[in-house]
Amino acid sequence: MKTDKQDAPVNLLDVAREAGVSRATASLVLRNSPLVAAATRERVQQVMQRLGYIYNRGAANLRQNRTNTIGLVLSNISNPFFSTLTAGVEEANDASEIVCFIADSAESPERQARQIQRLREHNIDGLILCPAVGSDERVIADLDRLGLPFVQVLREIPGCARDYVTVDYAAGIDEAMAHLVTAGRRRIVFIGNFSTHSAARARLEGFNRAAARLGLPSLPVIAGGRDNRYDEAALDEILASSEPPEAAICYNDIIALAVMGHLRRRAIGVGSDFSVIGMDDLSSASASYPALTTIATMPHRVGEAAARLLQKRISRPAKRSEQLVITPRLIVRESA
Amino acid sequence: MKTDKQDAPVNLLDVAREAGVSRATASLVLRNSPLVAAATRERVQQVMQRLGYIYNRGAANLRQNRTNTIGLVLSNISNPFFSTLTAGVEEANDASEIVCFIADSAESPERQARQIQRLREHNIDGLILCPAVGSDERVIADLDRLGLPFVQVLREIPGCARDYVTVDYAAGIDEAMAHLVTAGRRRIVFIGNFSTHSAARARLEGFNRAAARLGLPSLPVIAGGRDNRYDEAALDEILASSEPPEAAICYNDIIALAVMGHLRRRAIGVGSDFSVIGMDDLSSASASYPALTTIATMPHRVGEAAARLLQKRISRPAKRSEQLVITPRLIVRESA
DNA sequence: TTCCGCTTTTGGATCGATCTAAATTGATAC
DNA sequence: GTATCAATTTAGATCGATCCAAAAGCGGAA
Repeated sequence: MKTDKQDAPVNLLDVAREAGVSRATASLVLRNSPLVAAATRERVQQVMQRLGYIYNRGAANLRQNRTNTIGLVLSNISNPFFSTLTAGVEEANDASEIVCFIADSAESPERQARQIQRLREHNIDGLILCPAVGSDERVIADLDRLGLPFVQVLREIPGCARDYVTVDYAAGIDEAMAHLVTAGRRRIVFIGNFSTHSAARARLEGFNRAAARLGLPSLPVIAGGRDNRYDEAALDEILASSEPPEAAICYNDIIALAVMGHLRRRAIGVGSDFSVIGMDDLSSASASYPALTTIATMPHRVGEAAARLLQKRISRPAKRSEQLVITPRLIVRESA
Repeated sequence: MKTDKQDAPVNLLDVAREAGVSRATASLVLRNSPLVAAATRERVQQVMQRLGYIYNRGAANLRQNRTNTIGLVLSNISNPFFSTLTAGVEEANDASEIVCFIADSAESPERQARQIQRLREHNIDGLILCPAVGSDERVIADLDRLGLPFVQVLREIPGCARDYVTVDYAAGIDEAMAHLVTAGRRRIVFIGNFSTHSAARARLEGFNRAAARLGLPSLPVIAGGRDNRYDEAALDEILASSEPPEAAICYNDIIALAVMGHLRRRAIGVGSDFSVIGMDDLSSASASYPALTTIATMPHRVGEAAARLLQKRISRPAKRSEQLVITPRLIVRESA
């Protein structure tokens, strides 16, 4: 009776002995090899059950070159957008028996480097990375040197052309702008993000191109700050100008909700006098008042796609790199 | 020149050979042992640097009985509350060089069991668990059988008296009720959650006790549904009754925001005619209109505390179990 | 020179699985 | 009775670190 608590964990050799086979055979049973005879398999499995055997994947990993673990390094895990993305990754992983380390770079390239190093020591098979603001090609060079497969999500380190899952922000903004113009709005401002990572750039460029194509007057961009703040003074200034804007497209929903509050305090009717469109479709967007019209960027789907792409990359390290672009959708509610 | 790409990763033996010492000495350098002479340490470290050596923690783990990994199994990772909690766990871990597996039980005890089993195979040192609805003492029994240290967060499997970090919901609700009564509200309803886990029970009981103590009339509880829905029809019914409520305390902010929308559609002035108080203080609470008064449950702090408690438990498996209770704080805004 | 004690270094076993190549078994054919 | 062949099983090396007990180096005292 070796079903003790923990003094001596049951290992494969114990199982083999008890079942009267060799360690090698027991190992084959573990891996569902077709080599073992049905009767033997049955017997070994019963012994495993009886002894309460627990597979030690760590030991197996030492011998194989896969661990069935991946890393997910995000720039800010407390952002609801990223948590939904994480849930998507999780879902894809759960199906393939992969577990996921999570790490938060908190937008610090140094911390990000530390996290990646640490994960690497744990022999992750691959990495899903949303690069911290300020990351440069050295990150990619490091990953290459380590031979670590990776997929970038949402943001891309410029000029590296690797596996990448993103959202077609420009298309979403096009749709939003078209919607606003149809509703008769022409003076539209963009309220931005503090940084210049690829996602921020794509949104702003998408905005500028759409404005140009639609022949809209060009207004100054309202700058954003850290932690989803924006330049309130600049917004006030432009609102007080002789030709104030009639609508805003915001970098994301968090900013859009704040902008709505700001307009309300200035007694500007959101939805009537002024339209506001956000981006992401967080759950709080539908619960706001007025309910926020927003560009749904479907983080769950992004996460799933990234996890699957990473799995492909891991199994075929030499395959051509792939860029997946999720098409967002405008969700029209009351704010525009 | 062994600085190749990946064909043959550099291991400790390579380093030792190159530095002209034994594998054992190199290992001591790795662990900063005071046994090695300063000159030797220096030399070995330089060789490690030069060869681009990467520590293989997996190999070390096989020999030691620690992996410096923990598991975090949550009931719903896309909930912003839990993502902030995760950030707290991360922060405490980062400081102690621990990495964290994340898993989402999605409120399914079966899936939860599978996740725990999987993490166990990866030899995690411990587990932070927010038990899925419907989990029973078998989960605890399993963990005990595996000798796996764990800490429960926010919810507790009844009658197990183990390490546990939670929030004093009753105290928060007391404060909220006192605030309402001071403002002259007496007919207060509770709008609940669908389930009966310990956190849901604590909130409801806290509400009932406070109502009794303050001598308030007792109104029927509005039931909640899955995914933070609630029984809208029941709310309408009670609003239409002869003595309608003047305030609501909601299970959480997500429900509170939805309730505010509902009241608005019924032309009931939130903050003026009717007070609404939520719980958690999600970032969307301050951005809502009217800004939501809420009981801040400080998930970041809960996460940090849980991670630290787990570390204590891991280093001293036999120590007395500890229950940590975070005291919430009422954040008064416009909705009440 | 020998011996002691201290600091530093080391060989070899070990953790628990997988991998490889070879051995065993049993059935069938000659 | 022996050879052939496929289906099963196995011994032993291996992954890359840590642990232990023992060895080596070395300065000073007897």
